[in-house]
Amino acid sequence: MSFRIAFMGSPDFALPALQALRDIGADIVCVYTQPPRPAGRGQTLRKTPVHAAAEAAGLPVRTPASLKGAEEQAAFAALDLDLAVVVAYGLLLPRAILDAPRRGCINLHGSLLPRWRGAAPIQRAIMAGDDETGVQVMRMEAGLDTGPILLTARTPIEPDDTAGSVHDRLAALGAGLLPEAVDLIARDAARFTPQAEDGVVYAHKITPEDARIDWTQPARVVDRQIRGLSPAPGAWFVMPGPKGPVRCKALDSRLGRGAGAPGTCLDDALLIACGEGAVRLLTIQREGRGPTAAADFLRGWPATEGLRLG
RNA sequence: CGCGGGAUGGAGCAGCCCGGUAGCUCGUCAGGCUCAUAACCUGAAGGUCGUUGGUUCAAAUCCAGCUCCCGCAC
Repeated sequence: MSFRIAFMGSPDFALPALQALRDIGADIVCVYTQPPRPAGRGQTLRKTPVHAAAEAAGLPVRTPASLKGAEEQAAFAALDLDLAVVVAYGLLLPRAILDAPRRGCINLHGSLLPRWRGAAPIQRAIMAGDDETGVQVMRMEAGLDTGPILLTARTPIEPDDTAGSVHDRLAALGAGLLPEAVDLIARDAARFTPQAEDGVVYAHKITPEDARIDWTQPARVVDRQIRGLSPAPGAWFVMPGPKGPVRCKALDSRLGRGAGAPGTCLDDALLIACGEGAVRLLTIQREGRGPTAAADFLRGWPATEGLRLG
């Protein structure tokens, strides 16, 4: 008895999930991912990570720009699916798609719903100072991340966590949930629980504005912003230098002790005064260079006590 | 061809515009000082200056191609 599955995903976050399905020998009939687009430096055409992984695994790949057209919907229906597993696909799934697989579509989402529905749940959870987050398998509905929950894995957010570390942890945890989810659904033993009506919060996409550090904010806010936006897109500020101001990203930080005019270096080791308290910058990346540990950065860039950051 | 920055001993940087014996802060190794030390002092090792070619008496430095890395925008 074959249980026909389509996998729909795009970024790195979806990779462990795809691999988990392959590991249990799932019958992955087709992989859907976002089409290659001119992206990044040089505007070259780039395949998504899922696209590359699926090809390497010899899986059929489809990259429609939209699933709203009747033609695409017919092609999807023709796959004769039992289930679609969606992980950060990035395309809206119309009713016709949601209803096509016999057992519907399930989604892996990186938050504890209904908190942080939407685009950037991991970053938003860290920036908000949540002490816990998680990943959930849910049934997809027409609404944005509104469907009932099947499985949940939780993980604490530690003071040294970054969006990157939590991202990797959740991707792995989520992948770990899939075998059970698929098994339950295949056996028709899945019991979905509706999301709570209270506590709905939306995780809006990160804007360039979100990434600019405002030193007048309390240190805890700045610290969360730095870790929540690391490694990408990276919270940034302006560092005065010998040849003029340079844009710098802060990729890791910890809360520190100290007070002073916001943006001022309180010592020779990147302890920066905020509106309330201070943060110590641990990893810096200046324009054109790679990420650098604070100690190394300071060897070539004298950011001494009293320096004023913008 | 979207705009821009970078590649210099193990690390992080300066030097390049105005060609002429490779420097700084560290690290490493040896020795010294010290009750002791991540402190201090002395000395040493370690670089074909990303790669290829060009200009020149002479190129890290000027010119062209190539490779890799990164910031913005997307």
